[in-house]
Amino acid sequence: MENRNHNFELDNLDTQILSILMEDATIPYTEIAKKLIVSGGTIHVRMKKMHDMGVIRGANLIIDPQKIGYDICAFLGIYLEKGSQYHDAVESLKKVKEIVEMHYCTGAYSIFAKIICRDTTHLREVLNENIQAVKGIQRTETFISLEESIKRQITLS
Amino acid sequence: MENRNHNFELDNLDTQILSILMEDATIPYTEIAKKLIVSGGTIHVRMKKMHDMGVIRGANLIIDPQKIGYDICAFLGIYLEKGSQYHDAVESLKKVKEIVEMHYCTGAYSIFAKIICRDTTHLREVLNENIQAVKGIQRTETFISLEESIKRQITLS
DNA sequence: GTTGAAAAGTGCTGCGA
DNA sequence: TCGCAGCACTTTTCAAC
Repeated sequence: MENRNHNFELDNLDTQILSILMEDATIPYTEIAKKLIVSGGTIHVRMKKMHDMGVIRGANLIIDPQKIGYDICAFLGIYLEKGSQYHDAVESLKKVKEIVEMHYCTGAYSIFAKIICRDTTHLREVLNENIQAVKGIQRTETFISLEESIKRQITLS
Repeated sequence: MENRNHNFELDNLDTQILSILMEDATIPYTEIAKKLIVSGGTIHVRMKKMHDMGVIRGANLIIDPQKIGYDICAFLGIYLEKGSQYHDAVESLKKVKEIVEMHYCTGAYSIFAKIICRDTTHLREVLNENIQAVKGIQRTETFISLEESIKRQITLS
């Protein structure tokens, strides 16, 4: 595997450590060290460096929303009356806990959001009471996910 | 905090453990045990149970894609010629490593995908060569993210 | 199911090359 | 700068409640 040099501050070893840990963050340093034929201390130093650089932001549990009673996943295309209302709208939408991801986008919609709800009743409540009530939001379009066919991280080459 | 009973198999203690770990998966069991005033062993048993139940799927490193040279995040609305081509299209699209999330959705688009690329050149390559070449895909609409304003997990009440 | 402590394994730090 | 070895900490296990 050659060094593709995505970033001049990351070398081949860093990239390989990331690749392994991105697939499963529970793999211990000692095992990574064995795989890459370096010492555990070296893995530790590299990980600290990448933390300090901000490449690694932390760790997340992967949980299955359906298993805890959140059955509906949907995407929202949100139209704003004026683009200038973006910042105020974002501040209001941050308070809506059901929104798990939000982007300011090019194209037809100003704002693109991913939302997770318990059921259709819950979704309707959130849409009507928490989202369409936000000042500056003209209308929304809802795309309900019937199946999540891919969910993964980018692969480092 | 009362038991909302999202799922009859998860009790209050399980939910509280999840809440803590979903914010930061690096917090040690011993510290969670102190917070919730139970023993470390209990945390361990509950975590094992939730793993076995499939509630917890694993752990992920949170990395900053921009810091490793992936500057572009975009959403794709994909139109299929016929809905019946969904399964074949998905299989082809799974091979496109730049796609990190994909959903089969209601609404205008059959398939909704999130894609991460190095730069606009890379994005154009992937769109032209890997995605629009897939059999059954009629056309695509691209929404490029200019700012990710929210990225979080659902909060357990 | 929970506890508390012992055993096993991991992560961290300083010294040496 | 990297690797090795010892120490501190965490996870895991298990008998007893």
